[in-house]
Amino acid sequence: MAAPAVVFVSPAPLPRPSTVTEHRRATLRGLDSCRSMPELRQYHSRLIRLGLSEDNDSVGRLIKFLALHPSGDLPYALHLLGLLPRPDPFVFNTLLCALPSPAESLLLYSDMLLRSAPNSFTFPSLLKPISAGRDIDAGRQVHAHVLKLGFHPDVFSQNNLIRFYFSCGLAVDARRVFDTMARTDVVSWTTMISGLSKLGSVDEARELFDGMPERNSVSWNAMIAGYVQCGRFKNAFELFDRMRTEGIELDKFVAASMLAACSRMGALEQGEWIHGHIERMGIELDPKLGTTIIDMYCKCGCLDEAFKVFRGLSCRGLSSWNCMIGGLAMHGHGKEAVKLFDEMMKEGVIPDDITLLNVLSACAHAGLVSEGRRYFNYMVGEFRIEPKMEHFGCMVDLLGRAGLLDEAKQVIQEMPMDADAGVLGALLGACKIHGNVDLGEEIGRRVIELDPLNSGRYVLLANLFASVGRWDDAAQVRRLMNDRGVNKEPGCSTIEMGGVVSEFIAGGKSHPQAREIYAMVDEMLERIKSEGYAPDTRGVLHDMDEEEKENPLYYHSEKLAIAFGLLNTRTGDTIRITKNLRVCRDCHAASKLVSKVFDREIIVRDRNRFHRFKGGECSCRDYW
DNA sequence: TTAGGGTTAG
Repeated sequence: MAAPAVVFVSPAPLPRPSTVTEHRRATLRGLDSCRSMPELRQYHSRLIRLGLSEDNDSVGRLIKFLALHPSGDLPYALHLLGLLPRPDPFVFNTLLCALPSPAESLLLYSDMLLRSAPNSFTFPSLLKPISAGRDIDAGRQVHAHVLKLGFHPDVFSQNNLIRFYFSCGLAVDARRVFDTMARTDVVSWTTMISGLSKLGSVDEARELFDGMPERNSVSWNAMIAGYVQCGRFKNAFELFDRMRTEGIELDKFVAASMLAACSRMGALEQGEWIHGHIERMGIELDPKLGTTIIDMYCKCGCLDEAFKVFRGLSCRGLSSWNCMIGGLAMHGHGKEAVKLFDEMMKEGVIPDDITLLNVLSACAHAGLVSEGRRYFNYMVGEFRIEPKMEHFGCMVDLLGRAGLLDEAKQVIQEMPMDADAGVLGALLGACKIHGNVDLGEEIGRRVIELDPLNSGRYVLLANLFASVGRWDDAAQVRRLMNDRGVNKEPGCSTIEMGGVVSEFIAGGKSHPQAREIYAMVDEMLERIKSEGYAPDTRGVLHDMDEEEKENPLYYHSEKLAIAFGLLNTRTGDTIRITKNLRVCRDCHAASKLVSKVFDREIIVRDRNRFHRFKGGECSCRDYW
């Protein structure tokens, strides 16, 4: 128990009884707006002098501050509770939701049953830490008490039970609570929608959404965010349009959800529109919303705009810095990312593990090997951040990409935990880049066993064999993949034009302009041949199945998207493409030449990073 | 007192 944090300011005489009530009122008002511990101590001493140490209203307010304020003192709050002869439910409820663990909350609740009595605020408070701690047993006990003590008609308690069951992944139990409620409100429905979406049952969520008796912007956003979280952007956009048709005002939460959709899709025009709308409506940019906008611009390839928003934010969160550093990393601007990190440190912002991950990633993408090593060492030595799996993965990528395969391997051997498929995958990728088939084979087989459902792992190993003409081994890996029922993820590129996102699958012909697009690809290839283009088939398997034989290199999805872009934009316009896989060598070489021959800037976001093709060069300087 | 938004290596 912490020492009583009481400061006796001055031994003032006790006021006359007639004025105690006034003093009490003034003190209660003051406590409600109390902002710091020193201020609280002043009020506490005044309460003692007024003889109010056992007054629930007064001490309850002290406890509320001590329990909930960031600079509070929870042990002391509990101490004060112990001193109250007849604590009321309010005091208990305040502490119930502030305790850090379900076990402690439950213990306090049993104390409450002896010294006070639950009211309708008790169960929501109690379920908060239990949901956060995902303690199924504790939650079920509370559920039993809700029923036993007759609180089942209370909507707040029931809504919190729904939330509790979802937080533990128990959708059936959540649904049972919802279905048996005597009365539901918009929060009950929205909690169901949000909970179902988070567990992946977004269609069931939609059924509920369509059947809701009333909706508010929170409900709309829960459904829209549900679609965004599971990658169903088209549904998200459709619902967003419907929401606007129905005259529901776009608030900052819906804006943030839609911006996240734009980020994931690379839909710059839509993202710009929402950003403009936020400004037009005068919606305040809090650090979260600001970060979402920065992320949208970074992921849509507009670093300058991202920086403008970043610099303009009156209040930056750590995430804003992380996001901007990560954005620079993704675009291969390693030195700028490191510079921004230094600026952040100068401003006294304490980095976290994500900051360091982004800094290391920036070094990896830009080939800044010694800087990367230095920051990795700083991480432990200076910042006291324990490196996680991801940081080791990043180091392996940094070293491996630079050709330091032995050192990368050493990092894996010396890691305090067993390397996962991601870390080994980084080394496998490096083996592919540097043509180290022996090490690649050893690592590749381990990666496949660790991550047997990921088609990319098989393809990488098979391509590694194919690149040195080991066709039988390549075919064997490919067969293994097929035997296990793993399908290769088809290459897919999207391009946004006039707010409409068009999608191209490698070799696909379903687009209405397909004929023109294919003709344009042929023209493109013909024209770049004169600049020295020769198809690079090193990345192509020769044991492809029938479907893929029809989809050769020439019609990879990004080539189709570029052709579509050339056909449908004006001379000089930048063509922006988002791809689901990594750009292959051949498309990379072709894109560089197309940017030169057609005098176009082409920005491609692939699975890992951005490539900005201009004048025959790529921003990655072929280091990717 | 309950429901909605942000950053994360390859």
